[in-house]
Amino acid sequence: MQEPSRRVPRQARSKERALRILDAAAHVFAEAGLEAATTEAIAARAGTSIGSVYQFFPNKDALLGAISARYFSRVGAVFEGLMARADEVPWQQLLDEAIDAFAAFDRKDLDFRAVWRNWHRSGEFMETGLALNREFARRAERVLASQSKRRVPPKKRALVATIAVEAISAMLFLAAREPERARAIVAETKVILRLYLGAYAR
Amino acid sequence: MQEPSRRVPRQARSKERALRILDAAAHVFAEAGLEAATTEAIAARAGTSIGSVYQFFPNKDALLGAISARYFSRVGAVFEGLMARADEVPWQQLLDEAIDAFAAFDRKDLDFRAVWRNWHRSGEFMETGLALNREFARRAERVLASQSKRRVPPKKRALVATIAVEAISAMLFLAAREPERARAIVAETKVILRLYLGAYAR
DNA sequence: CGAGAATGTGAGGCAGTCCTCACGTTTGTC
DNA sequence: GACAAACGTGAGGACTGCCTCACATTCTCG
Repeated sequence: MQEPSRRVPRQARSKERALRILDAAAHVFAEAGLEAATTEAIAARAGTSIGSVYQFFPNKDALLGAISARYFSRVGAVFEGLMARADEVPWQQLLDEAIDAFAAFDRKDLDFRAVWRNWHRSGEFMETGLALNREFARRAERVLASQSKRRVPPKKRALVATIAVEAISAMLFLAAREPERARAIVAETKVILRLYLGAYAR
Repeated sequence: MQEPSRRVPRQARSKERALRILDAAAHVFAEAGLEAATTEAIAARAGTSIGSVYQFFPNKDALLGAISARYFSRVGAVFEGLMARADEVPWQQLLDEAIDAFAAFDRKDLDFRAVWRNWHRSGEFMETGLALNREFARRAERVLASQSKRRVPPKKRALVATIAVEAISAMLFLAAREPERARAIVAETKVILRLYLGAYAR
């Protein structure tokens, strides 16, 4: 899995091209899936040649790797923004805001589909995705701990946080699959999670 | 997608072989994913030759198709069994039994992983999977309607049933991914769904 | 403006997979 | 036991897709 080193773009034109390739790759991966997507199709969509693709990315996996890194860092930023106010805001509101934020993000972000369609592919890549969800769960757990009046054993708390994160994840995925009902699904996601977390956080 | 006709096995030996091939395919698909799985690997695992594989199945997709058909019919049977008592049993108990039944089923069934790892692949195949979940939702909706004392508009009822089915699905998937916590996850799945459905069914 | 560095190109080598088919083996029947 | 039908086999044809590399183009800077 170690990547042969590639040229790092110096001129602006080059950087732009690398970005166009990444965007094209996200498009094609999202539409076709990792294996069905061909590097030629990616190059064509980016309006360039395969040669250029391989100037910046050592192989096909690296493309998905770069896309997922970009997606994860964006998602992470959104999460950071929410967590900054974790101590001032009641958890119910924080939950609502988190769900809305991620829903809006996923609706707009092209990388999202590319990642979620392929994240169970290569082992290393999947690990990254799972690690992100675990990180989310850890943060959520902390909020839960600080805002719940009832004593919940740590192991249980970790489990509850994991369930919550995975449930949100699954619901947002469902919303992406059913655009007509997306709004209603997001609303119900808030309902189900308030009820669930309410049982532990109250 | 129309399949060239293949020989239908007449001798017992032949039927057995076809089954062995199907089991081997489930194994390999589950481990490697549809594209990464090679027909040669499937033949090898079945202890036979590629030629034999193509005697019974016109192509690779047909293998996954046959596996998914088998899985869906098995799952459907489990669901039928539960639904037979839908009018005599309170929904809470029915829910618990359903979750337990599917959890046990998925833990044991080899086809399960093959299907759930690949079900978003080909369009036609994915449609089958989604249709099954929709069917589940429709049944669940009926139970909800007959056992809830509160009036819930039909559209909302359909949404709630969908959310419930998808949530269970996602949680069982999570349980499959984290075997050490599987038992606890299943227990929490019951909790979260009782709370959610309780808000509409009471 | 000109030399050299950086960048862009795409035909084709190479590796790998799907599936066929001509031939060998086993089973059933009289 | 002998013949036909069913079945099993695996080398190889046909194809596809990843990635390289020798050459063309554009940019930078004195």
